[in-house]
Amino acid sequence: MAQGERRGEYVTRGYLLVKDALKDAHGNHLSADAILALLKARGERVGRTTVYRQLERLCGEGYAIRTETEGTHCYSIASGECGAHYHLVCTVCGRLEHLSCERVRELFSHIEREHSFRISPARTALYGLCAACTRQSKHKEKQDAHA
Amino acid sequence: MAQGERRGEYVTRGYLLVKDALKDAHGNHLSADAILALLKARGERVGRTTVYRQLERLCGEGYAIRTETEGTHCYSIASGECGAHYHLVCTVCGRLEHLSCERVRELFSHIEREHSFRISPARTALYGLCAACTRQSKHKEKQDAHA
DNA sequence: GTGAAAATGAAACCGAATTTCAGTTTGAGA
DNA sequence: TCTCAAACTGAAATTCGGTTTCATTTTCAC
Repeated sequence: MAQGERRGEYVTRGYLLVKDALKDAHGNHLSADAILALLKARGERVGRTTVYRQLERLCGEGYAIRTETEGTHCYSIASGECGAHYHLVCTVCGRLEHLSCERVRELFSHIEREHSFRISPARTALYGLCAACTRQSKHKEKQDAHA
Repeated sequence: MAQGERRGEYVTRGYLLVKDALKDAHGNHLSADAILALLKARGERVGRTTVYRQLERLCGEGYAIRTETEGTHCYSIASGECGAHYHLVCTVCGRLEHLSCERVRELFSHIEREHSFRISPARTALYGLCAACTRQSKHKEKQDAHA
């Protein structure tokens, strides 16, 4: 694959495999390696490279969406409703939550207008403490106070 | 260093070295390896492990702040004014910008109140297109339209 | 069919970060 | 001040997500 490449022209086994895996996940976020593992578990003969390349292609086609996560990227199908949600990642338990909130949209367009920076919601995850882990850390604080 | 470790008890050379490097950066964001390189350039004898460990320790002590960046983490001193700014990372040129905007604060506290998720501004970077790269991509669009 | 362009995948590689572990430093207590 | 266990160090090996390389296979326009 030299410089002036023109990829994504053939409909191949790898392409369909990755596309289907993503479709089957119904909007859930999967890492590239998770998809690879899933396909291998199904007995498919695919390589790591192919999965990465087809994910990249599907993102380019607008079929998939890539999200930054702690350390990795995650991919999900770009279903219509997905445009309207944001991602919360808990820094303690690592869980990824979806957030649908008009005010996030508003803030992002404010930042675009007033601060000249166009935020990409798909690539932006908000990190912090989820409800469960907040409860747990408060609980622990109390215990520590006792000790 | 077994399970029940109790780190961060000794004031050591490594500790002071990393702390000073961070202080000298005056709020600029440095990657762990940048700090390592900086110290080695100064002729200090330090290992990668120590730098990583002391950065972790300094974050725990509240002296340093860790920010997610594309692919890496960056560390900066947790000076008072730093609490009030947010991070914008351009997905094209990779540059990190600071954003001081009361409305971000408001949104984050809204999310905490109404969606039970406490966002950590220090660990959250907003990804998207900076002003310069937006201009450039528009320019390119025009060129492509011509071709 | 045929053949050039595109896709594949095993393996090697990369950079960031973590783990391991033998040796060194630290500092509380004798 | 000396002692010694706990803490720290750092070189090296390892892990992990991801990319590159390249000989081979697949695709599809002709």
